[in-house]
Amino acid sequence: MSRQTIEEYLETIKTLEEMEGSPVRTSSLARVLTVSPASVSEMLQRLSEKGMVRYTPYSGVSLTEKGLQQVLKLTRRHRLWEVFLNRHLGIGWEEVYDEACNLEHNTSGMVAEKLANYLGNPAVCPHGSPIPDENLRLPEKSGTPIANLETGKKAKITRITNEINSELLHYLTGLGIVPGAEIEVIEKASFDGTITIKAGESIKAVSAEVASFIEVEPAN
Amino acid sequence: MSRQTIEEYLETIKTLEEMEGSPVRTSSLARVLTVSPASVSEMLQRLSEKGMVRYTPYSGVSLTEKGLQQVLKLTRRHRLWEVFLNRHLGIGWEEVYDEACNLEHNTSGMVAEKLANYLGNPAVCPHGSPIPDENLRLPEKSGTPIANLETGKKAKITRITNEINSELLHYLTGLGIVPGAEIEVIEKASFDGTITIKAGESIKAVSAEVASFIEVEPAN
DNA sequence: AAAAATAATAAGGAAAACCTAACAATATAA
DNA sequence: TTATATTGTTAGGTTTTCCTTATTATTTTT
Ligand SMILES: [Mn+2]
Ligand SMILES: [Mn+2]
Ligand SMILES: [Mn+2]
Ligand SMILES: [Mn+2]
Repeated sequence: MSRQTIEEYLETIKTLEEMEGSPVRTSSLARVLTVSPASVSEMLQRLSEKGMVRYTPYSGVSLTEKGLQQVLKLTRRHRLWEVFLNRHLGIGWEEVYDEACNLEHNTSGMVAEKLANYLGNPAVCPHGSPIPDENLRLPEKSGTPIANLETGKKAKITRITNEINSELLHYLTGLGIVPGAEIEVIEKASFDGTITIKAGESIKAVSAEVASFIEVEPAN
Repeated sequence: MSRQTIEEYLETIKTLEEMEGSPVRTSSLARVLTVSPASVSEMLQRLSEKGMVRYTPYSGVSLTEKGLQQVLKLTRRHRLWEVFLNRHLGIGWEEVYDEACNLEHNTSGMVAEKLANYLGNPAVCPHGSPIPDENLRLPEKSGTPIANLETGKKAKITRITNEINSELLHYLTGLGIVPGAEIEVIEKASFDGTITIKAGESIKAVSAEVASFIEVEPAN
């Protein structure tokens, strides 16, 4: 298995563990990687032999500590590049994910650390996701999904947890829902979870699905 | 043929056309790419079918206009990254080649142009090699190999044409022979072309082979 | 609890990019 | 100018990663 292929599989497993829970199913991986389920089965056996994942046939797959460390290394490089592309090159936060995804696999440890230093060791990427530190440690999770916020309470948006869907991010930008924005929940529809949000002067509603990607920290 | 593989072959053909003349021989490619001559033969046939090269069996290979444009695009990206790595991240000019070589293949046109703008549209890389402009045009060649410089004449080093060999570059750095340095040729041995150079206060000799990589522009 | 539907794996095969070994062409030397 | 050495290509294989088409396991429905 080539390094590139291993990295693609491990990253996707991590993303799906967070999105759909662990263990991750073969079919989910096949869908996201756009390969056949048969190919995934085959690859998971090999990744398992390499000690990167725990794989139980017909059940699913999860990362081992070794696999997780590998992914954290890539995540650090990915998010550092996002910061550079966004802050220094002026590429919109909606677009940086894909570009960083290409660069991360071809970045040496030396370049990664020099880049971190150049950027002032940022703690989060343009989407508000934490950047693993030099030793690949992450801070305690602090934000909460906006659905947990009480109506009438002010809060700050800290993170958008779907970084891949650039159309979603453009949509949110149009609503003023971006990391750092001060907002207030006006109403939560008990029927289907649609949330009405005041951002700046404008009041807009978002579906429960979109809301699930918005993390906030209540104002004190 | 994967994009990555095509790019490796085309770049190497271009480098060898400059170093050893055109057409490039199968054996040269095999040596530089560290694959067997048989593999090269096979690949050249495929590149030829794609219209990237002109290939005459038993004779050699050269780039078509299409292949050349592809290489110029990569060269632009490569050298822009070198400038960034050297000037902004502080990575030595001796080391930037390899790092840039990894990044260049995973850089979109958008990132390349934003990067060029961020860097102030530099004309040359840290080794003094010209950076193709946005339309992939290169300036007229202006420097001359140091062997062509008359004894006693002052000149400025404009370029080191071997960017890959980091040991060579470290050696030259130790001698003060770096792009931008003011130097003077003290003596040229007619026997084997060894050249004695004054750089700053120090006077050092370099072999004809090393000298062949040093380009200068005579002081006016 | 059996039948049907869904999901996952196994078997067998293809394409890309490499290899070695045999053969062919070209260059060099006798 | 023939013999020898070098260089290059072709033939036949291997490995990796993907595929399609069974077959098997699990889940859902009746
Ligand atoms: Mn990636
Ligand atoms: Mn991000
Ligand atoms: Mn390269
Ligand atoms: Mn350079």
